[in-house]
Amino acid sequence: MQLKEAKARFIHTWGQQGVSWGICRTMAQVHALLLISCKPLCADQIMEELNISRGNANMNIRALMDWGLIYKVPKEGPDRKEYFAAEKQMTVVFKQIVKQRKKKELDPIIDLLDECEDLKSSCPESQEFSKMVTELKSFSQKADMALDNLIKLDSHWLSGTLLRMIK
Amino acid sequence: MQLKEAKARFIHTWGQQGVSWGICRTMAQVHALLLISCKPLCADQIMEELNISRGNANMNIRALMDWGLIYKVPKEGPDRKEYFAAEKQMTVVFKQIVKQRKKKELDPIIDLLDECEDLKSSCPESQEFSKMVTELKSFSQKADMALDNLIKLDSHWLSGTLLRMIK
DNA sequence: CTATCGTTTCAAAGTATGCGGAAATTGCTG
DNA sequence: CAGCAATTTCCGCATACTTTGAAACGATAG
Repeated sequence: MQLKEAKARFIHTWGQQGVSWGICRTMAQVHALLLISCKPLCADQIMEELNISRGNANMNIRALMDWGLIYKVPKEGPDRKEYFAAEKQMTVVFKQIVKQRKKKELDPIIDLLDECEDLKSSCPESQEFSKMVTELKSFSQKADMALDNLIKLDSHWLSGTLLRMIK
Repeated sequence: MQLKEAKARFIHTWGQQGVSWGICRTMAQVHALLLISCKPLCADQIMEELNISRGNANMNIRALMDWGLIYKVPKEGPDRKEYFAAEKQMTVVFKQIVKQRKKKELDPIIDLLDECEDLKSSCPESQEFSKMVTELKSFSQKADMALDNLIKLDSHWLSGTLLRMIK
């Protein structure tokens, strides 16, 4: 396979999958582009490579920085343009993504369960409801803590944890 | 809080969150409804509770059965209606969801990386690309195996694994 | 065989989401 | 402070996804 084709395919599929991870397609494509680029790129280069508008490029660059997946790269000289590069250490990328997804996918559920917990009532329906809420909450909290710990682990220990889970 | 309000809130929020988990809203709402119901419900009851059409109800009931999150409940008598109940053991629910999401979110990436691996070329760009692909693949495979093992664990061991990750 | 219930399929309507382009803002430089 | 370039915000449009309602299909009991 040629480099050009491989890059196109990588960016396309990564963008596609991004949607299923709750990341919008363009954001995932910008990320893919920077991941496989050997030098930092500026907004204009990204716009051109992906055929997207300035507003769109900027929004997603900003979002990727919020997620901690790309960085500004200081550039010498009187060039006022800003250049960006992706975090390339996979364990770091992984932790950042877990962190963001936990915030979006798990935290709201825990809030919901807290709200639902103070239900005072004793009909069979209420009991079933409360039982389910309690069980869900206990499980969610375990998952919450487990993920928090994954996020805190340094890269070395993260690999170790995964390896232990493989055995 | 009253039961009615709590139920409505639970179903609404669970549906909302479902979207962020890659599950469509109605499917998640049907799931929520059955989770907190103390007895099995038929399609008509589900339609009425959630104000959805027959086609929609049926599609999502079937999808939930495919995911292994709800079951048909055999019913006595000459009643030809089919009744459904949710799997209520959280560890089972958790495993089923992980299984489906892995299939949708991780497997396609592994396929992509396999494709991108046989790139024969030696310019700096290609090297950067190949390096990234290799690293991603090694990491994805670890995650893949870790998740497969989570799925295989029986409920008792799953809790144990989570607890170990909390410490 | 026919009446009834359940399931599946399909086109059309409705809704949400992402995107582009322009306008507003920021920040620097001379 | 004026002028310029980069960045960010906002709004209307386009596209994709969901849902509906109807119609076709299948199965079963009488």
